[in-house]
Amino acid sequence: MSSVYTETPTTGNTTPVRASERAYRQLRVEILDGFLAPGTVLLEVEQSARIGVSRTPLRAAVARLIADGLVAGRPGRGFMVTEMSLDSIRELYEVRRALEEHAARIAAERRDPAVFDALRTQFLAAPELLQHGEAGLRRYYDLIDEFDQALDDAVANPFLVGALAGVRTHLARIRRLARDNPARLRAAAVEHLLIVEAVAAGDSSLAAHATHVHLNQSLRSVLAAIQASAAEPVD
Amino acid sequence: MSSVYTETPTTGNTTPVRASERAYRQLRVEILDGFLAPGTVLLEVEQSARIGVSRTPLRAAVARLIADGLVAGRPGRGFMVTEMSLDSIRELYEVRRALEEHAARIAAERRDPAVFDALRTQFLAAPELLQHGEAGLRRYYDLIDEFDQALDDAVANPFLVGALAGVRTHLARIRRLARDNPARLRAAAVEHLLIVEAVAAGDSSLAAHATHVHLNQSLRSVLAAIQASAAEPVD
DNA sequence: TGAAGTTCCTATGTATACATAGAATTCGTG
DNA sequence: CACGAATTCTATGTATACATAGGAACTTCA
Repeated sequence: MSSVYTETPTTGNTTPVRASERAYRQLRVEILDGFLAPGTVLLEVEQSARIGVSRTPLRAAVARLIADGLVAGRPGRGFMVTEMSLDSIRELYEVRRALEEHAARIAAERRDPAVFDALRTQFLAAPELLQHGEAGLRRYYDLIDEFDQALDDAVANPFLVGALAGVRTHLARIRRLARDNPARLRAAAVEHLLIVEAVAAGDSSLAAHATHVHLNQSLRSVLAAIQASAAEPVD
Repeated sequence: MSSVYTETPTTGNTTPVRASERAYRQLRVEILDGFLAPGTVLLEVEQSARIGVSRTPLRAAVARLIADGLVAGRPGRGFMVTEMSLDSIRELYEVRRALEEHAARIAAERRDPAVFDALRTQFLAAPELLQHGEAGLRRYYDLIDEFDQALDDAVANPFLVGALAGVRTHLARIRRLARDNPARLRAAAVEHLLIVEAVAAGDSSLAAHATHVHLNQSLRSVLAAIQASAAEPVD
């Protein structure tokens, strides 16, 4: 979303980040990171005390989380971090397919070729990157973020970008739920490369189809990983 | 305070509709109806006094409207009902195409044939319905709502349904902006009929393509109507 | 008369006090 | 011992009081 009060690193300016904004960001990160596990009950007094804001801004934060679909409110019995069932993951991917295929198609029509040529170079190096442990993994995910950002810039459609952002929010939780395995990540890098090349070439049809294939593979991998980890004892 | 327990004349059941919910619904309807025109500035004190709730629930209501995209917040200078430019309408239809085509495709796969057979009968009668003035028009729009509902039920995907609901929210404003003309409505009824038949027959590809065609025609009509009304003096 | 500084006002952000409903617990009775 | 009702407790919903920032207008100086 929009950071109204962006940093200000140069000046020692005390940034008056709104309390509701702080609470929202913290809770959101904690939910996405899994620190607040699905099913966790959030109590206003409890959370406001923990985060260090009053109940009013905390309520605003929770309201935004509910709008995001990360939290569900019960009548009089507190709020709860939403669960991510296998079914809901399938449902999410159904929407994701619709939006990302369309986005890829549009991006191929409107893209700045230079941007996606640069991305192509990076994705070519991605498989090698993935052999450098944790740091390489983080750099890989940064590359994915860069790709998403380039796509958003290319489609230049606030409604579509917003809808995609909503999907990606839940995706972050899923990604954490199903720890990617190296083989899958290497395959994903190749799939991304194909998408990037199609977009760079302005081939909207190929971009859409490559995205379809990628998401199909991604969903299969995610579902398999979750079912496997559910069968194993928790680490 | 005063009328927290409004209505409930029939049953003795006292429904304590939350003040924030009342404020949200009222503001939402007023925005969609155009009573609160685009560009209107909403002041907390002003609106809370007008609607008859305190500032706190009104803030919650406005926050939800912002999440809906119906209201935009400025730093310290009040909130504003968002404008609907021609560009934003095109952008909205871009997302709408992605979602509704996908929804039509899925609905054709999962539908209950009986439901869409019944809708087919109603859409067959729609052109005749449209010759009965204001009442017929209202019944036609009710039919559209029924169709949307049937589609939602068929796709059975909360994420997709939610995304569609967001799109339809803005669509209601656009529909009001560009008053449909009878010729267009009759054409739209035929287009809907084709979609309904495709879904009823389980022909997902045809359902998607028919939806694409329908939305293309719809957008053309909307843009033309708005440009025409912009050229004319306001009534 | 114009421009700049200052002051005041307004609108939101936050905290807290109060109301209320629902659930759980406890006490009483059969 | 079990069942039920009442009470208490807790958590949210609402209202209001207060803090603060940003803008507009007024005044003053050149």
